[in-house]
Amino acid sequence: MTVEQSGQRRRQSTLGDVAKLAGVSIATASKALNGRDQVAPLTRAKVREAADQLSFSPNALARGLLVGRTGTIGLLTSDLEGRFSIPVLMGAEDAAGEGANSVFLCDARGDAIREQHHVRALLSRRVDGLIVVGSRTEPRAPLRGRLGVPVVYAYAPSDSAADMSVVSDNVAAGRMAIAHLLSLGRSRIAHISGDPGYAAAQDRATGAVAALHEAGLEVAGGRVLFGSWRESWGRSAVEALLDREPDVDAIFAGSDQIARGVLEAVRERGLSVPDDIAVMGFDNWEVLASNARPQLTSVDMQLQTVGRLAAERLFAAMDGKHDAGIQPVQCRLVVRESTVG
Amino acid sequence: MTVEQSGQRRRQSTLGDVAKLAGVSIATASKALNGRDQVAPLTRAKVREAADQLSFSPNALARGLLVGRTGTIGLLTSDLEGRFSIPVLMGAEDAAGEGANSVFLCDARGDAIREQHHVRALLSRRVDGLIVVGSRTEPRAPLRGRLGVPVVYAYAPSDSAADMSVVSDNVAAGRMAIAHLLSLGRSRIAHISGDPGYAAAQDRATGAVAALHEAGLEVAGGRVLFGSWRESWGRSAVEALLDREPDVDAIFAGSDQIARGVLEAVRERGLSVPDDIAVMGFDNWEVLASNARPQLTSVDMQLQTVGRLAAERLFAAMDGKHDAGIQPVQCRLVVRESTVG
DNA sequence: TTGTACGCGTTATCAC
DNA sequence: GTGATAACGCGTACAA
Repeated sequence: MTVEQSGQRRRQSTLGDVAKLAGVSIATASKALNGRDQVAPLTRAKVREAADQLSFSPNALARGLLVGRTGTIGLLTSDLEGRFSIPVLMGAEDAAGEGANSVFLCDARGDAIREQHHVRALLSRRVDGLIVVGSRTEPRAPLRGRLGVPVVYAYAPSDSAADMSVVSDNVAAGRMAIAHLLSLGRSRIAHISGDPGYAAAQDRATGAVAALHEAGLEVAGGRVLFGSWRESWGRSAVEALLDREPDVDAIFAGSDQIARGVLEAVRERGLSVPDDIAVMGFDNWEVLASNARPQLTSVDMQLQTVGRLAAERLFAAMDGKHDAGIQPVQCRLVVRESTVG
Repeated sequence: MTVEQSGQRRRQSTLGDVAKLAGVSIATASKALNGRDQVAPLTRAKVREAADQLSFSPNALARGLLVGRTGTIGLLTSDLEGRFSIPVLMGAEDAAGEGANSVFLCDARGDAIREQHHVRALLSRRVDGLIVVGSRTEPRAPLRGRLGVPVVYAYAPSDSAADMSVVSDNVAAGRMAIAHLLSLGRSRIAHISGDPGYAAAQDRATGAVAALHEAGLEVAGGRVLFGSWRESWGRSAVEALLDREPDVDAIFAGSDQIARGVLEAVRERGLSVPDDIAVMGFDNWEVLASNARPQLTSVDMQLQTVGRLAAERLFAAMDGKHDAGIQPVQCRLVVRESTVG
């Protein structure tokens, strides 16, 4: 069924239409709707009524062209599954929501060509600023070229000290995880993490090892066990670990996926979690953590906060307060059954 | 360190700047850059050079104001974790990428107020069209008010027959799953699904039961086992099922999460997957399906295709070809180890 | 208190 | 082949 668009395509009503209907000039209509105080209460009321009778919505293009601000910021992500981007987007929208700003997300899928394309598209639409979200936490090269608008890097920092970045503090998070396990009286603590080529894996390990050293302890098993981010690595790592070090009483996994593998292998060995071995993960990915048996204690990267702070810094920069440097965000411990019985 | 924005804030260069640098008029510069053929090759070259020397990017606001099209479509989602939205966004970007169109995503988080807010924001920025992505597959009420631009509903259809919708065909997917299991010689097939209040659960079950009937079979266990979408439901459902019907040789789970629970319970009972019982899931959620042991056969909802088709219909509608009705998208079977040893 | 006139940056239509 | 000029819809000095 092909239908001609009749009313649909009808031209949006303009300020001119409103003015005509209200019987005033365009200028007066503008003042009335924008809350300028040089307009009589009665006129204002008439204009307002005319406006919503026509369901008038001001043309942001025209306004942007005139005042040089569009009230729009772009969020450029590289995420393939939205696990990072959506929380960051939500945080940014929270920060923007107060005012008349909107946040629009584009996905570059980790492809430099696509990224350039989207940057151009966003800039030509005159966004007031850009938030760039990485897919990994490694520092990244800043956007190339004279952009003309401020940029904040989120999740993954820019490798230029002149840029603004907001990132989760993975080192502190590693410390926090160990501190939690120590506070439960555990002392033979292993750390099974993911691909050692990831800064996230290295950072969390650095924090964990430091916290252990400060408590006068070594990592159980003699070293951090790096591997991959998959569940299967969690399983095989635990098996090898417990063969060599059967008295381990806690395992800090570098991700919830790994932790799921760890839980399974520990259970299959006939050991109890958390009684024999406390297990914790990282990411606080609900679908993995709260469906685990037992439910998984994890570390939340507070990505919504990352997004909110990134947007706030961006707005500040748009007002001329460019404040360079990397801003760390504290992660949050989410305690569930796998560490406290 | 607070730095004054010096060069950053510098005004974007305009067509006027380019024209001046190239020593031609604004009109000529415009024609040269837009590939009009009423311009001498030499002049065109000069203008082009001037343009990228100034890294000129045409102001889409001004163009949009004039020609009444912004080359921008809005993707309004309600997703809290991006699992649906990001694939749909990617598909829509694929469709848009050919031309000069861009897709921007906003997240309403399933909140009607936020949705209205975002619709207004998008319309005031004069998007050429809207794609609305639901968080559940139930038909939803269409966007209210005279929008003035075409809308396509994706994943969840509009409940108005006059609207355009693109959705995954869950009924056919249910049939497809059963057909797969039948083709492997299984005949005592159970279906464990999620919350019966979800259309997705009902639709998949409808397809599954129909396919079984056509093969002269009944659902093992006598009825579809509805519960929740959690892993724990998969586990407990299997335990109850196998107590009553120990000869079940295949289980079709309504989601990958449920399937994970099923796999675990089956294994703990000492049965082998797929030798004793073939298991399959739904969603093809990589992190769950390919990390499972054994890797999980699943059904992919082809969300990227849904996004692409939605965008294509939207572009057609923008050209005046409004084609109402619900367009189903075939799901795809992804075979892994849990059904074929 | 209200209205007139200009300009934001672009494209399209006409003269030249 | 090239260049003035008129729109698009809005906000704001400035004049009335």
